[in-house]
Amino acid sequence: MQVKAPRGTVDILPADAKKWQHIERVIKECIESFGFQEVRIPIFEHTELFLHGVGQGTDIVSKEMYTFNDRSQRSLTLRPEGTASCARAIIEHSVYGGVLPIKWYYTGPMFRYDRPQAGRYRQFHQVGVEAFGSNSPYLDAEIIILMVGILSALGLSAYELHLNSVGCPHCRQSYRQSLIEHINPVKEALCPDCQVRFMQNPLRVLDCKVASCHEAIAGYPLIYDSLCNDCRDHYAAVKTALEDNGVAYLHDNQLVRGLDYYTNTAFEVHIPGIGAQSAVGGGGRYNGLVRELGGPDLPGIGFALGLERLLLALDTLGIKESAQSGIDAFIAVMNGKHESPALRILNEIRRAGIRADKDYTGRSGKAQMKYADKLGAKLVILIGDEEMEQGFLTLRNMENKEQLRVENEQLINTIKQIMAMD
RNA sequence: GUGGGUGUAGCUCAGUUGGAAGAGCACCAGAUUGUGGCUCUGGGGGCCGUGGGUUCAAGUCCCAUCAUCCACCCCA
Repeated sequence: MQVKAPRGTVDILPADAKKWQHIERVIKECIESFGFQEVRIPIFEHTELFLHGVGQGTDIVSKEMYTFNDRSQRSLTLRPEGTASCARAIIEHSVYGGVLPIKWYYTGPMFRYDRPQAGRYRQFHQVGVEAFGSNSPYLDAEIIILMVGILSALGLSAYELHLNSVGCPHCRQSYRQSLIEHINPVKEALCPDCQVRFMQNPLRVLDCKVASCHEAIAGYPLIYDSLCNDCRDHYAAVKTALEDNGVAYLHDNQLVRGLDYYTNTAFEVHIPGIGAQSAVGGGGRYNGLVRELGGPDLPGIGFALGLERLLLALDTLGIKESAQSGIDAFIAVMNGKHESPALRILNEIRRAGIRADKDYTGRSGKAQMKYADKLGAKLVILIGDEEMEQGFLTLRNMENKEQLRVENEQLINTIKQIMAMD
């Protein structure tokens, strides 16, 4: 019996879960303030969905999916991302027949079989935002503004926004051709990985970090120069809108999305200094996706943020949220024979909305005070012989050490009064 | 899938040319017989990742294996 979570998975213990709750709350507030609504999609889908919705040529599909057969021999896959499921749900429920654009967001675990390293896990968490049904460049800008707005709200203003356009299928086809013509004469000089990439998708060669590949393809054509007029206008409008809204970006010719239905705007946000996996979020326009999955010709754009990476960035950069924690009141039982009334009082004040706890290990009165302090209790309710005999309770304020005698019926009101003064 | 680093107490880590397993923090208790934070004192806690090998003797050297971290790759 191995007492260890599977490779690439982690337990989020209470101390960390607090941080998760914090960023999830901030992110959710930002997204909803932009008019997006939450959608909840399955953790697993038919494998087929990802074959078509992510693309067979991608690493995700070819070597990173958790695929299994269920007892009825259906091939299912733990979702490696969320966009395909959203598109599927929109088609399945004919959501495209209603008000457009459809503005959805989702959050939850994703699964990819990959070698774990800093900022990379096999089960990781994303918040994704998708907008379907509009091809307006201003929607592209809104999406990007939302993404960087979330980062700012979290205190992560030191980001780099990379931006590019990969064009539409038409201009990308001509770009692809000119790239092939440029690289083909020098393909022998490419690294083995790139030789393979070149055959599968020449655009991916541009991503290669091997220096010799860079040299070999020096002077390669830029996709920007191959954009058709519509795509060029679209990209220009996105950039202008970002500038008008004070969002700084870096035009990055090497930022490409290889899949056929990715179109026009592509973007990625990096936070330097958090390790090799510095991309905390990324996204783009995917006007071909819904149709590819058998739906109508519905354009779409979206992004996803990696929550582990956001937390890594917050930790690395030393950004802390104000730690409000602990409980309101602790019940100290000075004599074990009063346990039962103590439990009754504990649950009375809990029902009144007061966060409270007591000892269950038989600690001495003094040790219970220490324990109350560790739990961050603001008040301690003392229950001893004197209290029980005379029918009152002693309330100790842990901040100023003041103690007062309160009648049983006045306990809840008194606690609430003291708490309201903070 | 490829490369490198690291596995010793709950946590962070020392451990000399191979010679009786340690510190800090955390936990529990006492100093204070019904009262927290600071201080002092004491205590519980270890298959030294696992399996083999070398040796009179292995936490230490060698091999294997597993785990983990970092990087390549890919992406969030």
